[in-house]
Amino acid sequence: MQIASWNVNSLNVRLPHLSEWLGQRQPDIVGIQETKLEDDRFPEDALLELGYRSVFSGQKTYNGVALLSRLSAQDVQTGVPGLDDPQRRAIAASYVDASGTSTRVINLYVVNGKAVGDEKYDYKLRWLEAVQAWIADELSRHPRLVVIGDFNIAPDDRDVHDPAAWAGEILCSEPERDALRSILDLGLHDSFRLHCAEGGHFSWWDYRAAGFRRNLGLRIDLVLVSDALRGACRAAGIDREPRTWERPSDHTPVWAEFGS
DNA sequence: ATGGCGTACACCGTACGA
Repeated sequence: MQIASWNVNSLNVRLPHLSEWLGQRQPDIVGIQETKLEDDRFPEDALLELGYRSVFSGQKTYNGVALLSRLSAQDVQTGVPGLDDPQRRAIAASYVDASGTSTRVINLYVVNGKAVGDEKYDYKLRWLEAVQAWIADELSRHPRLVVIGDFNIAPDDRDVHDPAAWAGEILCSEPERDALRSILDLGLHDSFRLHCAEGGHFSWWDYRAAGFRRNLGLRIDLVLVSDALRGACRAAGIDREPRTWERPSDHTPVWAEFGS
């Protein structure tokens, strides 16, 4: 089983890329972020033709998340419980395989935060606190939990092309990293780091200043797995190829593979 | 160099992203 995450930066623009990549990678479950589509415009039929069912929570222009899967989604939750938030940034669902094993997946589009000290930064930290409480609750009910998404936090300096330049900046500041660490401390593991310890592997590059060509990137898109799934995680990776395609998203897909 | 590029909505510019 493969579970993946991709910030597509407009599903309307990126549907051809998503279709191409789904055919190549053939993931079982995919969380996508920044769909930027109201629900009545979600391309449900086009994805069904590719073999994927969808659940989604979107809005015009900004944000928007969805889960695509070969199996049907159960117990779908949209939004962060207890958080009164018009921004569509969270969706969760359960998937039960042929043997009756259930896996819970939470897909997040974490707040960017704009700049340390900005009011959006405060919203980011408050949002992460609510998400942490939600994940704790989900973990207590679903030991097989995977939390995926655009976290908008580089976990440590290995995940930053120029740690000195980014030190203390948005996406790298200590309060953000502390918030991510608190979530991991609930009993989750960064699947990429279960298989690769070296730095220099990124999932996002700025459109500006030839960021991709110069590999000026960050690793901010993550697949987190619970203790119960850690031993089953056979591989994890980042698909750089879609970033080379014409008119790409600024993020690439990330994925983790699980054995039975 | 508070730029640069891309998307959306709408207006011929502004908001936002990371």
